[in-house]
Amino acid sequence: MNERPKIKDIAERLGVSAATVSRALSDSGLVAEPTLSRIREVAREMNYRPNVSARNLRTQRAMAVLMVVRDVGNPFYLEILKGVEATARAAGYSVLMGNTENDSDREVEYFDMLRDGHADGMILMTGKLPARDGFVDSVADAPIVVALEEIRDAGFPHVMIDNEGAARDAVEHLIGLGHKRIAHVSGPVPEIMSVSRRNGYRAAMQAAGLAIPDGYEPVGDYLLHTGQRLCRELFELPQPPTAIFVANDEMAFGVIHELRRLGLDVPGDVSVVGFDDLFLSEAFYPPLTTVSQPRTEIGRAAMNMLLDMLAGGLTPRKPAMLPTTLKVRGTTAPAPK
Amino acid sequence: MNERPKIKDIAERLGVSAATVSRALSDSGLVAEPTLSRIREVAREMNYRPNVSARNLRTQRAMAVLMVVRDVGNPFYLEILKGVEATARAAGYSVLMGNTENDSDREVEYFDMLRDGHADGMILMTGKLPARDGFVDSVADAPIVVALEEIRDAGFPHVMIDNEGAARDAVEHLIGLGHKRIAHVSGPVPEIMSVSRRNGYRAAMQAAGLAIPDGYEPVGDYLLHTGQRLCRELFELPQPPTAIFVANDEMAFGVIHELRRLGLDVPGDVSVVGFDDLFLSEAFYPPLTTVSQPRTEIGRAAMNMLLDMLAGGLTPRKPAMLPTTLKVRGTTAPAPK
DNA sequence: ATGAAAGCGCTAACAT
DNA sequence: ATGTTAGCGCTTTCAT
Repeated sequence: MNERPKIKDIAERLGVSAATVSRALSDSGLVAEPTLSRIREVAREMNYRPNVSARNLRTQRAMAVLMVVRDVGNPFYLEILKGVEATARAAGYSVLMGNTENDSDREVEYFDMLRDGHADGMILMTGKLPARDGFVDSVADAPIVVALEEIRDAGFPHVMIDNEGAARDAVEHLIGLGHKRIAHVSGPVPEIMSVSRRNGYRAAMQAAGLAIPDGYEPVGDYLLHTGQRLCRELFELPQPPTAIFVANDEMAFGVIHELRRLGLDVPGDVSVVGFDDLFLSEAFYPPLTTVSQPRTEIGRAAMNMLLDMLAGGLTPRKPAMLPTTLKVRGTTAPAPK
Repeated sequence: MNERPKIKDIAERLGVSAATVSRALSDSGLVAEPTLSRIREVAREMNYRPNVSARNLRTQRAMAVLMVVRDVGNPFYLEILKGVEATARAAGYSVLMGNTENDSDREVEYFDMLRDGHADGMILMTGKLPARDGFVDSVADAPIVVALEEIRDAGFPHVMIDNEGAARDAVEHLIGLGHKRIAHVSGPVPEIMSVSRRNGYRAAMQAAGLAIPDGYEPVGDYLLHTGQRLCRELFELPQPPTAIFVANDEMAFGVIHELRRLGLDVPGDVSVVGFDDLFLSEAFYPPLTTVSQPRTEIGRAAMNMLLDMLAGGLTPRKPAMLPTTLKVRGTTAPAPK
């Protein structure tokens, strides 16, 4: 790790110029054959690696992109990361992870990383932009792709799933099982993803002529223990539900955990549907009925879009919509009684 | 996002030199008061951010560290990441994540990132070094801290838990419940972490005078579906176990899932103990009895050690040992019959 | 096909 | 207290 040979070292050792070495090492096709091979050989032998700071400074690019999520702790993002990473690596880019924890300051920090040259572009998976005067304008033409979530009026290209449609399908599945009293544990409104899933729930309920009593739409934050708490509150209502559509699997785990503590059987007494299909959702007991998203594909699509933008392509006008699947497993059953 | 003002722009606008601006912005205490405030004000107004490539090139530091794990997909690492990140940020460092997937090429790649200046130091959480001639020597004096795992003979400082002791405690808990036929689903041997946990298992068994029949120590890889498969194999043995100590929670989930498919009750028929205490382990059904590690603390300790090394401190000779706790929950019960 | 030279934006000697 | 200058390691004109 001691000696960090530089281009000059290689050049001197071979009696050529630094420029020639640089050209040889970058496959420019401008270096003739006797020299070319010798340079490459010596470079390998000396274990040469170009200094990224110098290169980035010179080329004005970092060959890196930033993927910003609200919580790296959520395993849901990891499959997406893999899709992003595979696509990025193939194009010579590396991927940096950003974690906002829903903190506006940290969000700003990642935008700053773009400006200060840490990364060339960004894949945003947070539901909002930092709320600052003029912020939207200041980033409007940056190479940014929004995935999963939706940020309106900023003109960014989107990779999404049909949250509303998927939610409706999930709730219709419950309705098809004869449930009438169906509650919805939502994500944080007014973020669009949460609102869309809730709209899907409402649409299905309305289409079936079912009422949504007061207290049937508690608002959560996608975290396990919140699911637990909101479930408890649902069962303090005069008319508790017989089925619950939860906005993500992590909260669904909390809901089911709490139902068990309340002595209720899943799916005998209460049916539960989640959203995400985590790698644990099937091994969970009972295996969770949930909406599966093509995560790797979402990552790939977002990164490809970003690569297009980085290559100077136009920003796609209409969002890419990827399909979801309802996985019916063990947490849903016909309505009791 | 368009205009990226540089130091020169600020300098010209105020009629001072670039050096003064640089000094003012870096809190060097070398700039007098009328100038100081005006520079800062203009910098903020122009939304100035220093170009990291230029700065890193000049200072020969990236102010970034690399945290390399075998699988970002494992939620276990995320708590550690938070500890690392918090400590790093407080010291002005950012954290890059590396994911090896047990792939030797990717391991090498991350070491290369150190050499090419992407990062100044590294926290390694993979159980081995790339197997190449002279590799150990070539990285011997790099600022590297090994956490969780153990890499012998390379001289790196370590942050660890007492894997062997914790494993022994876990198995003694099972023995205390009257179990005699106790199997162990291990991690990948011969990696030291896996071997240590297995040694703890063996020590406890031997101390209690219990035999370890053929086939009672299947070797896994910490992945869910492997736990499932190995569990199936255990129950094809002539004398299946009544208790299983699994080397991590993720495989334990797979084991329990498979037990259920085999029609066996947990913990009525078979007791299971895991290792890690994932955020889902308590919400799992039955709530998983497992060994809990101080994850955030591990991250903090590792990063602090790395910061010391980066600041020119000596590499600590003896490893930091952090305490574990056995969380007895719902997957262990007295031996049947 | 190769070399010479300039310069990316910043910081740190070295002046003054 | 501030300015001048050089240079980090690389790529890329512009010459030859």
